[in-house]
Amino acid sequence: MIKHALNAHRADDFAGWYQELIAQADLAEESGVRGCMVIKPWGYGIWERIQKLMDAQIKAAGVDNCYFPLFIPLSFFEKEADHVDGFAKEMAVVTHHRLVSDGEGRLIPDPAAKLEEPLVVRPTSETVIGAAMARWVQSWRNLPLKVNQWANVVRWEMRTRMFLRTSEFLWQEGHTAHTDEAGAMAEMLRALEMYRAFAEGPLAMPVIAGEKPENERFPGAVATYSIEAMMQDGKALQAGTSHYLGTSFAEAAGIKYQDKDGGQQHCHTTSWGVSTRLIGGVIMVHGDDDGLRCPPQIAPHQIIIIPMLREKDADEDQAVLDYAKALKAQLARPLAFGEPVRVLLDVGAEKASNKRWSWVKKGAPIIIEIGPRDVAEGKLAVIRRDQMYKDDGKLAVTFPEKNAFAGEAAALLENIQAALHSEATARLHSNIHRDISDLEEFYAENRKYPGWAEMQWARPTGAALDKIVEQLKALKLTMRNAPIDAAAADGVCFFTGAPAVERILIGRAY
RNA sequence: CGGGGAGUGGCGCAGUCUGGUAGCGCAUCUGGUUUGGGACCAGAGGGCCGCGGGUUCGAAUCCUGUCUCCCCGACCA
Repeated sequence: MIKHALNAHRADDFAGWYQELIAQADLAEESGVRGCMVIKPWGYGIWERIQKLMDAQIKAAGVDNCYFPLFIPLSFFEKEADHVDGFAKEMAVVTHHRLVSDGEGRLIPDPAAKLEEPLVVRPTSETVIGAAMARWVQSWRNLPLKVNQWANVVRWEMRTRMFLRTSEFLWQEGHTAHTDEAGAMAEMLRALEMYRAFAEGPLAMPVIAGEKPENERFPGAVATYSIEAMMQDGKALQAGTSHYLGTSFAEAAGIKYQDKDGGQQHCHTTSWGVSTRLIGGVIMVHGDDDGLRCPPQIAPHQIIIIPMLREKDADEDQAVLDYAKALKAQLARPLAFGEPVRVLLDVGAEKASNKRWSWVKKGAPIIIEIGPRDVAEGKLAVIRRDQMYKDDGKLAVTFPEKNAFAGEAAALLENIQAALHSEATARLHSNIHRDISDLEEFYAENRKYPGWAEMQWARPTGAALDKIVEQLKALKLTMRNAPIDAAAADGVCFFTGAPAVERILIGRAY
């Protein structure tokens, strides 16, 4: 019987496990403000890694970073009808610009300082960026125009969960304008592929890229594509989206250009984003009953060195420290994933055993402990976080030679990254079912983690689609996306019996 | 936003029904004994009992309002 670091276990209480992991791994905590969280150093460090790696890819694609205001005039939202419908219900509105005392020791918004036009806290920036694009774009020579911003956004969610759905979250939103549909679609697909590769690479999180059905589209979009990841409870998590917005936002904001023939045309625009929700995905894909297993590429520290200082013999402790420092210098030299290895020498005053378990819970990929005996033998004790236990349930500690280990550490990190990815990939594929003849029966079974169903369908619209959505809802199911690289349809629609045109993934979702 | 549950030292909880000196485990600090895999013994420190109002001689406990969190639902790029 293994004594795990977390009290809640995935198999018994997935939601409780998720929350305990976030607390124990020091990723985030409650803030006292509904739906808003404090992201702590280890959690924010993961986000910074995500930002750094993705920002480089965004720039490489010729997209420039900008910053647009947090406050958006209310009237901007009234211009695009579908967009209004999509976001009106969840917007934070600023109506005053001054506080005054009410005479009883409390502060209230000053009735005399009411804003002429309320400002909304951005839930997304299509409208304000569209207004800027309208100023910036004159001719076809200005196109394509591609900008991105890293920002926070606010959506007044009814039910929140840390990282997965918070009222305020951090994200990246790319916005582009093009002369024609082909250019915009190409950009939308480029962003989708960037997200797919990013999830599979740095996050070691396998995903399925595909198009969202009509009812799941972004408000105002012509087409919405997503990457969907499978959590360890079999639920889907939409981990990134990319939208082709047609010309409706350009029409609403007046983004026009003069074409080669001298005529005025509306631009075709796109938007695409990923958020701190990715961290929730990483937790639910890679976490285990001892905490997070952080993929090395996004781990703020990849290797932790814990010196076993016994505070009895100063010379002995100094020797251990010197040895540990030398090891740190040695480990930081090689490149893993094309970057210097990130090594932390944990010299804090905490007990060594506490340090070890704290790094286990945080999911540091490699944890090294060094004691006097290691110094004498030129060795070290290594715990590989993704494979912590031996078959007998004991910690799988290895004792390699120091110099040999230093030479192999970078490769070991890459190996851990690959192992996490392949473990998750095997789980994803073995839980997508293509032979389901009766959805109700399949999902009504008392199977805890039924996974997803991939069904052929005719892609109906309107009332026919609504009926399917209702039918699925009764089983707590949603359509996730129509995978881009699914096999071609060769049968009839599971729902309507009409000739199928594509395949669609169905599952429970966050 | 509807239904249910909860908020008490850093963490996990008991105490609330039946009002009467705020407790336990872990963690922390000190001393001692240990020392290669989540040490042991002894002692100590730490609490506007979420917040406001009320009832009472007296409130963690009863009443009331409110905030926050969790679960189910509705909603949801």
